[in-house]
Amino acid sequence: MVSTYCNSLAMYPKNPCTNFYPPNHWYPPNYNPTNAQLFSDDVQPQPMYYSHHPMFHQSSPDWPPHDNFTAPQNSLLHQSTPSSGSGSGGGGSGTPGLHISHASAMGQSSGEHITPDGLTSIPSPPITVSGSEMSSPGAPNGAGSPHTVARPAPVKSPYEWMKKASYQNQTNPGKTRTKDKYRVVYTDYQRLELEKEYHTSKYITIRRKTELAQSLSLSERQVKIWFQNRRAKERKQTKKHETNPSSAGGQNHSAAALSGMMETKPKIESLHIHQHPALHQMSAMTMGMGPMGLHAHSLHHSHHSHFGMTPPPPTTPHSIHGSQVSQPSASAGALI
DNA sequence: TTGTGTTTTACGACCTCC
DNA sequence: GGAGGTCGTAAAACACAA
Repeated sequence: MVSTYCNSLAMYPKNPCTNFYPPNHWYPPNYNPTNAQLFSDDVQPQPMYYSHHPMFHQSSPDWPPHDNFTAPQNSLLHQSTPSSGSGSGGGGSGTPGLHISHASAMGQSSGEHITPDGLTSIPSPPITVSGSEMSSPGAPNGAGSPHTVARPAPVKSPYEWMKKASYQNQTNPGKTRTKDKYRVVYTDYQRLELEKEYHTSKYITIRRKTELAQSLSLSERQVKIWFQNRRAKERKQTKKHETNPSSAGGQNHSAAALSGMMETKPKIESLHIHQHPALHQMSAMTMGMGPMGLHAHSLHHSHHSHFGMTPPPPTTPHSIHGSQVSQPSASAGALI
């Protein structure tokens, strides 16, 4: 019924990404480690990039898309590890002074939630609203006060959004349309992970959806909807570019095109590859990932056996119902 | 500070597939 | 019938110019 948002949103319940930011990480030329004031004083700033994902892969021709790139690390660490448990708001506030170590921020190998207090908490189960599989918003759910976070100073980096307090320190990101809050705002980490997955495949498998939902403290429905919206966004952008080719230079974004996109829409999603999922995977291979790269990506996902598969044409979006795959017309079952 | 435009979650309607 | 797809849309969250 109506939701009692227990959204613990302790953000990283069991994030399996112990290898999230490997030692041989890469970061943009302009990356400024001093920006890591969010780290504990005794913790060395750790660049946090996906070395194994096309989107964050050093070898990716499209990455970095911008010179004045600013490391997203802040956001990732500053992730307002939402108020712990049931939004109790652990202090409710956006945990402005939160300092968490790299390990606790990203690795969470222990599988525990780290609250702003440094305590661990158990993720609350998804809740239902109006009988539907409603969200257990992954976003931080604070003491119930609406956003009180002041907006950060204007920023220019395409990736500044990732570290904006407004995205991270939401004391009470809200709820759903059906309830007292219209929608939540996903945290940087959630969005980053979703984007990462999206760049792996535009159509998430059932298994991955489940895993992602768990690791991000989102409901499967939320993950599904996010992917739907993400695809819609891409279609919209593609359409936009088609109608106004001069602004983007076609379907396949060149670095320049991406750069241009970044200026107007400084978000990582702009890095998406306008290609069919199948082609996308191929491009991933050609972008230096290859099967091994993909495998690497699966290090923290432990499976992704579908990586080697050829994704189906998008024209028949459902062919795999029985096969636990939500990819369009995947050759049944092969993609799990 | 405010007004306005854009982006982000979330949903309903409708469709196809199994 | 149920699942997930697209499409269109609502409204919160956000960015930014004035």
